[in-house]
Amino acid sequence: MHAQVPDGYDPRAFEPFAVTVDLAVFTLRDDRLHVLLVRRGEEPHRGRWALPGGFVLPRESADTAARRELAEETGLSAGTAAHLHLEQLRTYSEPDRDPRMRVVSVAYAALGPDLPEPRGGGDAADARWLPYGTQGALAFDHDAILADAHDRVGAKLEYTCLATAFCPPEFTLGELRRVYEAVWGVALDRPNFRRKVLSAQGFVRPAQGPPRLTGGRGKPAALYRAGGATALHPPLLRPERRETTT
Amino acid sequence: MHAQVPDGYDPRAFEPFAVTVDLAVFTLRDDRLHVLLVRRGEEPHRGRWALPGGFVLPRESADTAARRELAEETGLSAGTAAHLHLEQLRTYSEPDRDPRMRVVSVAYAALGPDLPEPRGGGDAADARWLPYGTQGALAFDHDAILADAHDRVGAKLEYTCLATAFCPPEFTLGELRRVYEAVWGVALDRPNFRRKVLSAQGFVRPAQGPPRLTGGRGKPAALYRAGGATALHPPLLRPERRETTT
DNA sequence: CCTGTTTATAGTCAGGGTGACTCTTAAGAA
DNA sequence: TTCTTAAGAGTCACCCTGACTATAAACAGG
Repeated sequence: MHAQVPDGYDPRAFEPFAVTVDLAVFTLRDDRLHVLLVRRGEEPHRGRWALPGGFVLPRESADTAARRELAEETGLSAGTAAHLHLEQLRTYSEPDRDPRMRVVSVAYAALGPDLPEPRGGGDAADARWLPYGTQGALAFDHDAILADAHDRVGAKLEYTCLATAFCPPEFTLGELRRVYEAVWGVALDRPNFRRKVLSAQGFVRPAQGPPRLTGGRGKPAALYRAGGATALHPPLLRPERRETTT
Repeated sequence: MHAQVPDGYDPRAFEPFAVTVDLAVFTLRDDRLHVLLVRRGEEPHRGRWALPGGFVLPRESADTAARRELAEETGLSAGTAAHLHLEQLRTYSEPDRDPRMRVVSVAYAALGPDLPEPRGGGDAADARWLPYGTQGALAFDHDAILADAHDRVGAKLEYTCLATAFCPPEFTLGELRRVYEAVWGVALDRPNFRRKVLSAQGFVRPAQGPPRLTGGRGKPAALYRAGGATALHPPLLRPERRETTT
C-alpha cells in the first residue's frame, strides 16, 4: 500500500473504518465442545447469539484487543485468560457485514480447559457456553466465522500439539483423546491413540506422582503434562479423510 | 464486538483506522522462487523495497482490494490476474507499524506461473521480481509479512494441491517437482515424487497430446493438467521435518 | 463376596506409504 | 558415436497405522 500513498494524503478523506475483533472461544464441558456466545441486547439482530468481541482501541494491536476482550468476556482473571491459547483466524471485511457502519473484523480462535460459566460482569446482556452445533443462526456473519474457527481448530489438531490447550495442566490420555473426539465428532481407537501420542516426541511427558486418585470408573490412568513441542510429525490424521486418499 | 456498541455510538469519535492490503506475490523464474517488490519513492523508507499493496476502498472487501491491486501492480491483464491464486494470510495491526498513521493491513499471498516483468504502468516508481532471499531488509514490517507468506506457501505445498498454481495450464512432472524444490529449497527424489503425485488422486491428470516437443535436454516428458482436488491426502511432507519426528 | 462394567495399558499382525536405490529409454550436445 | 541429461519403470526394506485381542484395576450392584 505504502507506495501509493500520495504526499500529503489525508486519511480522513475516506470514510473511516472501524476495526474490531471477534472471538470464537472453545472449551470442553462434559466431553462436548462448547462455544462462548453472547446474546445481543441491541439492534440489529437483537436477541440473537453472537460471538464476543469489541473494538480495537487506538493504541492497541488486534492481538492485544483480542486478549483483552477474552479476559473481559470470559470473566476469567487476567492471569488465567493470559494463558489461554489465542490465535488469529482471518479478517472479515465485506462492506455490508454490519449494516450500521463499515466494520472490518479480525477474527480469533481461543480455547482452554473446562472454563467456568462467564460471569455477568460486563455490558453483554447475557453470555453463555453453548454446545457447538446447537447455537442456531448467529448475528452478522458470525456463522461463517464460527465455522471457519471450528475448521481451523479441527485441522490444527491433526498436525500440531494444540489439543493439550484444551486440557488442564495435568491430564490423562483419555482426556486428551476425548478432546479429539469432541472436536472431530468421531470415536478413536484407544490403544492406537495412546501409541501415537506417546511415540510423538514432545507432545506429552509423564507427570510424576501416583496415577490419578479420581473417582471415575475404570482403572486409574497415568497423568501427563504438555510437552514442549508445537508441531506434530507425522500428523494425527482424522479418520474421515482417509476416504479422500484411498 | 457488536454487543458492546452503545446506542448512538459515533464511529468518528475514534481516530480513524486506515485499512490496506499488502501482497506477497510469488512466481517461478528460472527454477527460482521470485517475489514481486516495489521500490518506495516516498518517505518513510524511501528507496527501500516493499510489498505491493494499497488502500481498501470504502465499498470494497479486502479480497476485492487485493485482487484489484494484484492486477494493477503486476501489470497483467485483468483476465490473467483473475486466475492467479490469491489467499488471505493474516492481518498486521501493530499501532506503530506505519509512522504516519494508524494502518491495519490485511496481507495476502498470491502466486502464479512464470509471470512477465511488471510494466511500469502505475504510480509505483519501480516494480520488479527479485529472487526470494536476495531482497534485503524491506520497508515497514514487510520482512515479517514476506516470511509469513513464504512459510504459509511452503506449508500448503505439503497438504494441498497448491503447487499446480505455480505451473502453466499444461506442465510436466519435472516442472511440478521444481516448484517444490524452489519453495522448499531442497532436492527431491525424482521417482518417488512421481509415484507420489500420480498416486494422489485429483492432483494431476494427463493431458492428451504428444509428449512435450520442448527443446530441453533429456527425454521428453508427458504433459499433465491440474486435477480437481484441492487437498492432498496423505500429505507430501518436506524431507526436513522428518528429523522432528524421528 | 462375587460378578459385570468400565477404562487403562500391553501387545500382535497385516497392509500401505515412503525413502533409498537401480535400471532403461530418449532426447540434445560435443 | 559418445556423453550428458532427464523421464519413467521398478525393487526392497522399513515404519506407521488400523484393526484387533488380552490383561489389569477400579467401581457398582446383587
